[in-house]
Amino acid sequence: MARDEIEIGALASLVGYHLRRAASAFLTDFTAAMDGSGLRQVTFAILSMVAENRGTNQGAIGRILSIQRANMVALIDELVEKGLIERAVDRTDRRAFSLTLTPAGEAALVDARKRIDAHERRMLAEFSPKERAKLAELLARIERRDPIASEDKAEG
Amino acid sequence: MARDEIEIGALASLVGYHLRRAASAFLTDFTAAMDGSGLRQVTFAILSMVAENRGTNQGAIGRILSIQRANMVALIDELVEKGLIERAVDRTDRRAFSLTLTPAGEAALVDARKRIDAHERRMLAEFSPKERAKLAELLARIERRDPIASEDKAEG
DNA sequence: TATTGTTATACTCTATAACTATA
DNA sequence: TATAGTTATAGAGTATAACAATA
Repeated sequence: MARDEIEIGALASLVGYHLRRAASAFLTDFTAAMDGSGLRQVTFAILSMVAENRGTNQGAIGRILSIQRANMVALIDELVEKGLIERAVDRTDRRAFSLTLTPAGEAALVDARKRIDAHERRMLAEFSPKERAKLAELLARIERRDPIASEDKAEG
Repeated sequence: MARDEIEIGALASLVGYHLRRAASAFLTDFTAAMDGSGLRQVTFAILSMVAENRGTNQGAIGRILSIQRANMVALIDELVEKGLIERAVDRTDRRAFSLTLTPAGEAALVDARKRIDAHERRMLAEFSPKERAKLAELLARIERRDPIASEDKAEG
């Protein structure tokens, strides 16, 4: 093994770099924690959203989670095929599907929450409750920022 | 537009969810900020590493940035083809390539840093210097955590 | 025997354009 | 005319296995 005593240097001062690395570390551990459950980050998020917003359609969920309509199709298909959610034609809008959890979906969600709580506890083991709350708050503020696209995307 | 008054509910309490969203927001704005520069998050990171660790090989850089050896090949090719870095057979290890920045690479890095500094200022506009430092510190601590894989991956 | 760089490959994720059926 | 869902597709990003040259 050659000497790996290289420094990240300037990258260390970039919040974006650390965000990328931290999110990647979380994804890796999340995936390991969910092994055998049949759920991933995205599908868990969708399942969780359906559970708390019974009857909403996939478009609305995709909008909240920033998932393209086109990409939602396969994701919902996946959850339906696993028997975790059900599609039913919406009563007030026959273009849309009303989504609800099946009993198996409820059970899967309970199991997933247990796994994920353990995963978060593991990743944040050295964080005080105060630090954890602070981190969540700072991150939530970043999410709300508009990207450059909304400012000057008119040219080009 | 159907009513989108749905809540993220339980997801709101998950640091992993916010990390994912925040990293995604940063990526979007980063990409827009680098438009026309020919650099992306990964290639900028590599360029930055080469600049601060002249002569190191691609394996060492990949190890630090968590990029697979196999995937480094195309990335280095890309930077070489753009004339930003140069490969030279390592004097002490003829298997390896010693990487250095070209003058064009130096210039590209200066330009990139300007764009990225503006990007970070924009994304963290409402953050005090103290908050920004706190965020970077908390994220850096997450990066250092070992994934579940290192604990109990022995069983199938 | 281990490591550097390489090729080939495959799977996931994300983004866009165009279609249909409803509204 | 706009929206919900769909299909097809393409580009990133990421992961593994196997090989040649060198250590």
